[in-house]
Amino acid sequence: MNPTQSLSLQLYTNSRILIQLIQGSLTEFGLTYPQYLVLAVLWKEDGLRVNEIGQRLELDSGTLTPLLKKLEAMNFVKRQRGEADERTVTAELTYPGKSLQSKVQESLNKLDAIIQEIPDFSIDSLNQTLAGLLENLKAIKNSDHA
Amino acid sequence: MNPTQSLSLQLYTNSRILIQLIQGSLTEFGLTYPQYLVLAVLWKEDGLRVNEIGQRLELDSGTLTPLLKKLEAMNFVKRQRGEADERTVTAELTYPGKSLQSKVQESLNKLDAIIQEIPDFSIDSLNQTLAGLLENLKAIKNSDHA
DNA sequence: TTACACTAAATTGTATTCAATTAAAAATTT
DNA sequence: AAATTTTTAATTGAATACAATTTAGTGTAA
Repeated sequence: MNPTQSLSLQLYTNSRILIQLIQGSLTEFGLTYPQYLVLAVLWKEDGLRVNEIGQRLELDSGTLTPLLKKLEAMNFVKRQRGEADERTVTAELTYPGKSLQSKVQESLNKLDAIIQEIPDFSIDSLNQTLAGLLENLKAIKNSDHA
Repeated sequence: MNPTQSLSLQLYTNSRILIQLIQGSLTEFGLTYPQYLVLAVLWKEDGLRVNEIGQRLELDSGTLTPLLKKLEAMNFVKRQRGEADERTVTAELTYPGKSLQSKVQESLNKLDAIIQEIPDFSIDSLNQTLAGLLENLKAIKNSDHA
């Protein structure tokens, strides 16, 4: 079990358990975690193309297309074919989709307060480390194709 | 976007990208990442019950039962009903399953060498941080049920 | 001992992930 | 302009995750 194997298991398990905790806050809104992530991207920057959402979350159309159709069926998002470039599809928040933000945020802030109480643990420091790691992993992934 | 929201996205994304890199080493053996994880648990301690594998990976029978059946179909594992307690099922490595370890390990060590080259990054330190975080997250998850 | 609770695995149904392929539109090259 | 390449989503198929339920076996208490 080399350090990379340990790291992958730690990331995988921490990710799943934390998402389970977050899911507890999302269920009341009928959202799954990936659905929430897409909404969070749009709350920050609305009207993005499928492509652009994918870049921000490292997800492809195989995941995003059905997910966006689901969000559209739930009336949180409207999908629209690009006028200039008909290959593209943009996702725009509906009014209910926009309204959701403050409610979801309030619920997630309660969980954050609990996580912040973990002793001897700097969540900001960990976030910085992980942001740096991600850039390196993406670089390795792309260089592998050579 | 509070620190916990950032953390979940970082864990989720880093986890997926690192697993994609590892998958590149596993495909030649016909293994998926969760299948490899179960084998890795058994390489360390053979003959565990479904339950016990689940504790080590934080996975339940809904995930493990079909996965173990797949590993059995690939002849890497043999599942056996407990004699004393017929509710239990134990997973034992077959000879091909055991033989796989050194080959998979060799391939994963190559990836580890690349990851180790990332500058200004202590993978061991990160692993320790994540191990500690996981224990805290599990405690929060279990206390939530109160 | 018989009813009741508990435990372990399996099953069911929904929702991702992701590699690989397809289809259509746009950009580029010849 | 016609052919080729590239780009963008969508589709397809296999394999998880996981909550919720079911089934069967075990333990316990009246």
